[in-house]
Amino acid sequence: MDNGKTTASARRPGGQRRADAQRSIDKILTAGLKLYSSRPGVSVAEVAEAAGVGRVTLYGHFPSRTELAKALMERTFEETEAAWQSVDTSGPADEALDRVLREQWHLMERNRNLRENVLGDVSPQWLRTRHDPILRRVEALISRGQDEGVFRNDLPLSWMVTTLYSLAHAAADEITAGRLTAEQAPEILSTSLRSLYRP
Amino acid sequence: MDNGKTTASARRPGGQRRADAQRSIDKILTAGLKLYSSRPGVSVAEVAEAAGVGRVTLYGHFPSRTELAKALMERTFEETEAAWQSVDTSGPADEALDRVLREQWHLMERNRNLRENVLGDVSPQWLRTRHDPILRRVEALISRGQDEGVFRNDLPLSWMVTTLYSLAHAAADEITAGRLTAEQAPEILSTSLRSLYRP
DNA sequence: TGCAACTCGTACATCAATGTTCAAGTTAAG
DNA sequence: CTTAACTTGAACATTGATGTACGAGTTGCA
Repeated sequence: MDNGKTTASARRPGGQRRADAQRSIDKILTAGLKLYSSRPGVSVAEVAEAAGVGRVTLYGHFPSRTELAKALMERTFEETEAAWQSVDTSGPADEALDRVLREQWHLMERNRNLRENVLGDVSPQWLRTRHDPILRRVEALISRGQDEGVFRNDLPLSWMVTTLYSLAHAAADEITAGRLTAEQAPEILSTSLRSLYRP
Repeated sequence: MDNGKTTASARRPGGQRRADAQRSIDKILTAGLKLYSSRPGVSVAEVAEAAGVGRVTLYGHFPSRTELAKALMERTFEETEAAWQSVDTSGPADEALDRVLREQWHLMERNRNLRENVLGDVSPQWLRTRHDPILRRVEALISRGQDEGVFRNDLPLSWMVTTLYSLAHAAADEITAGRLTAEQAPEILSTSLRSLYRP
């Protein structure tokens, strides 16, 4: 986030940003996150308008559409990191996974959309290197469950991770389509995954 | 397909197209289908080039990007219709569904991508009215399985349909990513859905 | 208070895609 | 063989998005 490559403005001597600049950046990232994770084909102008900021101001902080996209992904990774650390992953893996799921499935789904919608703006490699650590945490948890004997062992680990994201995505879509309520969704998702993961 | 609204060229008296015109249309639809179902943001020029046809020729048959997209969807619906009729859906619903799945999951997945990638070109209503009949067939089969007692009854029917498409999509992605082979995929998909649907 | 950082609107150059027009050539079909 | 359908490239108008330049105003901070 503070790597200096994502901002084009002059910046004051100490390398510090002025308070109003930081506020602008925050507004841009917040609005951008909402837009980018809701639909594809978002324009820089739209993000600026949604953030209540001039288009030029945006370009002052993010020199290109690509840099904006990267910054959005970075922020998401930070949020995911924070969310992960707020969940208790001790105890039996199946119960731990259930807790993670109920806490984070919104976030998982948003990240997935975001990832898809910036696919044309940043290189797959960049995306992969940054996204892998997140996947690996879920992977490790499932793997632990297999060792403990609470999860099945006859399906590839990567496939189990994929189904988790895939069904979380599907659940979110069903809410959008009005075929599930926000209360039903986590229950149904949890039930489905339990059936799918049971040995 | 022959509704006359999708072509702008003069057309001869009998309402018939000349053989070379029909050939062009076929090439365009074939190439368009391949492109549109492989990635988003396809341009008309790309389709024309991939079809080995002049851009003007394409516009002669499909007056706008939207009409082209509609025609692509129409063709897919026809193909799906044909594929469905080639599968034996008699007998126990779970076995029937398994046959359908193994025969059609490629097609399901392609349709899903296509649908997603034309979402900006045609209205959701149009898409919905045309796509619903297809979903309804799968729905009916699953519903029959519930009546027969071979499928679980504690999850919404719409959710079960969604998971089917969702996992078919995921399986195709895993092949693309190189984490599954084309031979493994149907097996794993089938196994997963059996676990998910079992009462 | 004063200065540098910051914001903003307007304007401009560039680029890529869409859709149209035209004139000349090619081909199917009666 | 003759005609009308069809194809084609080149050229053009339009639109929307990206990114830059400028000049005037605002605001944080020392």
